[in-house]
Order: sequence, then structure tokens, then C-alpha cells
Amino acid sequence: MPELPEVETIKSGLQTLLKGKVIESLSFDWPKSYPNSLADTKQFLYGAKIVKVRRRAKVLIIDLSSDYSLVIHLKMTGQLVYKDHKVRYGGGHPNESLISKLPDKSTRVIITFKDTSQLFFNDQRKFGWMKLMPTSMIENLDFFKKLGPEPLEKDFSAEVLKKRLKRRPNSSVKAALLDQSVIAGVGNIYADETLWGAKVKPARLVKDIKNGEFTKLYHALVDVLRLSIKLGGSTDRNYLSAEGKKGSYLAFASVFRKEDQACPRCGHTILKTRVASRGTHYCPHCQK
DNA sequence: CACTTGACCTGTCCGC
DNA sequence: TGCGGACAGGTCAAGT
Repeated sequence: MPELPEVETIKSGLQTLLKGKVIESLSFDWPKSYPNSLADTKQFLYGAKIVKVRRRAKVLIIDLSSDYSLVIHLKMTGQLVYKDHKVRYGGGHPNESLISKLPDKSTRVIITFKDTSQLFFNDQRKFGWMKLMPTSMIENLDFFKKLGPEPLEKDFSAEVLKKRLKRRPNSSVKAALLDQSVIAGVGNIYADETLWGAKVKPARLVKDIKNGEFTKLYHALVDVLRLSIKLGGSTDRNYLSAEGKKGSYLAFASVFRKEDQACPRCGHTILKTRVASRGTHYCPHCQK
């Protein structure tokens, strides 16, 4: 479930933890988690230095001094957790239990740096992947070419959101929000939270959304994403930051995973239904 | 063409 | 206690 705020939090952590480190070696236990050949790995990964860590939509990009990059999609259960063996995680360190157990049975890829520290790519459900490719090739990938705008970039506005959502007039507004070619980075948690914030029912069709509602959707979306980044993202089940920390946004969520509880705005009971083939949480009273 | 559903996977939870 | 099945939900391919 890493969505934009979770991937952004991991990016910030990795940027600090990994910058300037030199890769010694890589190992993996599941080919789909790391599909590259050993020859390419030795030539372009071993000995390369970490130059920069970036994010686009829900994808992480680690740029290397070899002009290759590691492109990483965590999908639903992926984690990237860093462990420095010179640091003692015992003695009450808040992340002791999580980090000291690595690697564990969900570890798919291990990157070891020259200084003996390690980056663990854990992925319980094996949907995620980490691919080594030339940095210049990334923008040509179909996935990247189709992506919609980043909602936290300066030029994103209510007008842009309206224009993008209207590309799918006959879809539910929730399905359109989840479509990465419409807007990049929104997943199930922040779609539900955004719709609650804008007082819009998830199943409403885009063509029936009023101008004023697009403006509310815009403000709700940006506010929800910014708040979640501030809180280190949402830990629903699996998500951890690069430092092995859980995110605390869900404690502040209004509807996500709050079915049968009172709506924080009007007090009516929050429902869980299915919209766009996803579990969908909303208040039937104040979301119109 | 626009949109929805199934596949990819494993762990957890629920009912019998 | 054990077991089958539903569910979790990001993205792509296949189906309507």
C-alpha cells in the first residue's frame, strides 16, 4: 500500500542514509523481484556510487554513478529498510525488533554496501520489483510516459485536476482518482480520505461532479497528501520507512478503515462498500 | 473505445 | 485445532 506519501517518506530516508555509498554486491531469492542478469549487475551495479534518490508517482528511482538507476515499485507490501551493522539497534532502540530480524522470510533482495551496511527489499506478496536500467531510458518507459501530473507540484491546480478527471467522464470519481494516468500517486487510502474531505460520494460519476466540487477535491487531495507526508505516511499492515519506522497518518484518517465508527464531521456511521473493485469507506450522510 | 475484471502472490482472519 | 475461502489493493492484460 505504499502510495505517494509513503514512497516520499522512504525517498527522504534513503536520500539521507544512502547518499555517497558504494555498492559492493546484490543478492535475491525471487527472480521477479530482481529480473536483471548477473552480467549487467556486475557491470553497472557493483562498484557504483549512489548519486541521488528520486520519486515519480509511486516509483522510487535510485540514480547511480554508472549512469544506470535502480527503479523500484513496492506495489502492495514492499519495504526498503536500511540496516547499519555498526549501529547497535538493541537497548530500547525504537526500531530494534524490526531491524534486528532482517533479513526475514519476506526479504527478496539484499544490497550490501562497501561499508558493510545493507538495504533490504522485503515484499511479502512478491508483487513489487526492482529493476536496473540506464537512467536515460526511464522516461521512455510506457509506465512513465502515461503518468498524470504530480499533485504536489507547483503547477497542479483545481483546474488541472478537473481537466484530468474529465478524461474519464463515465467512471466513478474514485476510479478516476486511482487511475495513475489521470493523477500520479493516489491509491486507495488517499482516494477515500480525499473524497470524504470534499464531501463527495465515491461512486458519483465524474461527469456529474460540479465545478465547486472539483475545487474541494483539489484542496482535500493536497491537504491529505501533505498531512500524511508530515506524519510519515500510513502503516496499514506492512509499510515501513527506510529507518524501519511505521507511519502514523491512519490515526488521523477520517474514514479509511473506520467502518462502523462515527463520522468525525456529522456523527453518522461510516460504511464500507465496494467501488471500482476496491474496499471503499465513506459517510453516507455528509458525502453527497 | 471506455471501462471493468482477473491475475499476480502470501498472510491473516472468519466461519464451520 | 484445522481447513477452506474471502480479503487485502497496485498495475497490467484480457474481457465486456
